[in-house]
Amino acid sequence: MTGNAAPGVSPGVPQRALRADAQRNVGALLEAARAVFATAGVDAPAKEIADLAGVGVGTLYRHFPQRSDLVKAVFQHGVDACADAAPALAAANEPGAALEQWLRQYTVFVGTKRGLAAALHSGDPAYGALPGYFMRRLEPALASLLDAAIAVGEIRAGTSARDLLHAVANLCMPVPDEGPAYSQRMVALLLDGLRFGATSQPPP
Amino acid sequence: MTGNAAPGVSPGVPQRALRADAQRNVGALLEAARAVFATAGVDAPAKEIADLAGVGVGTLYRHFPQRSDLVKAVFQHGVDACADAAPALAAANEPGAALEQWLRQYTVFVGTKRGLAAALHSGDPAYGALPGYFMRRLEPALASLLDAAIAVGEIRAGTSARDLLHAVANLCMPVPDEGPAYSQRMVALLLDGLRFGATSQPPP
DNA sequence: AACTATACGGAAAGACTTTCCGGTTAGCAA
DNA sequence: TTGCTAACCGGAAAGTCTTTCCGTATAGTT
Repeated sequence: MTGNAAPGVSPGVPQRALRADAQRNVGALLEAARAVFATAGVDAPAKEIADLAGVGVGTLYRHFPQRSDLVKAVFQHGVDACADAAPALAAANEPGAALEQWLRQYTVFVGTKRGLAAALHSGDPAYGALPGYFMRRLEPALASLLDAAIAVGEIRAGTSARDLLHAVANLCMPVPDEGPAYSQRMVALLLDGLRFGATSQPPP
Repeated sequence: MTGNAAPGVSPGVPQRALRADAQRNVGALLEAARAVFATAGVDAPAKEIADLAGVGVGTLYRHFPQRSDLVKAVFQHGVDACADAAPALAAANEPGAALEQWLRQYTVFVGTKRGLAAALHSGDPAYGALPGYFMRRLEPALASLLDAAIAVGEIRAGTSARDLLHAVANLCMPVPDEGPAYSQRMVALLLDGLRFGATSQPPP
């Protein structure tokens, strides 16, 4: 074997830094894919994404050899953004408000992924690792906000971060003929249910 | 409009009886699709299904104008079979055994639908009505078995049929590199948890 | 037995993904 | 700055799958 000594990078990452134009194109492709997936779903034609990014399909397929690679990259990007937002929100807000804002952002994220959640559970091995990544990154992020809000008494204890992530994701999924506003309303409802002093009467 | 007075049939059902050969072909197609979906997933090529059924693709597309129509038909067939099996099982077995056998059959059904659950939640309006159909048929069927088993004291109360349907479906979904046996084991575990005095004796 | 509405099969058209390759360019060295 | 070359780019072409179309065959009727 050739002695290609690379620093400790994750598998799949090229050993050599990308050329500047290639870096630009990868960024443009990710951004374009995010936009197209959000409006046209994850099954949108590759050409549409390439056009929006201002590159040819050849370029798209060089950086993301399979459609699923692009989908994965966009998904991980979104998960990372959500996870990384938690500390900043916690630093800038009261615990309750931080939690609320984070959930709002998370709801938007999930909402832009119609059809992606389906792909995740499709059994396609290409997506096998994503649910794990999702939980690994998001659960600690939400848990920190949740614990803080519980600690100051704004939110009642007894609901795990994991359950809440799932609940919100499911809440945002099914209903046809409903826009993102619906999801936000339902999630707000759920959050109210977590508060102390919620105004609605609990079921018997 | 032409006065095409048909008896009260559901929309989409042809008013006139199919010719005998056409009826045979529809049956063969449904059976072939069931088999192919179970082994190759719902994204298997239409030609594969047509070949197995011994017909041309033209025939397939005449009876099921879109791929999704075939998927829907197979799914509803399976749901119906599950739902209709409940009374017979209840009549021929002790309540606890009937519940156990029904859950086993349901587990197999869910297991043959890898990728279909994904399609259901894909946001594709073609499948919009299916989750509702699923619950409408299966919840009463399971509820009757569950209630009977609770009534004779074999199963503890406190778990709804709806929750159990969801739980089993989720249990059977994710894990890669695991066969149907895994699902059966997990579901058996879940069922043991519902029993009074669970003994953890492995099933035959 | 003849007739006709209905159904059949498979070729062809369309759409999308993925591969390939000749031309172009960023980054480096002198 | 100039020249060199590895890396990159774009789009045409190939491969795959869905869906349409139409000439031929047949079930059911008179």
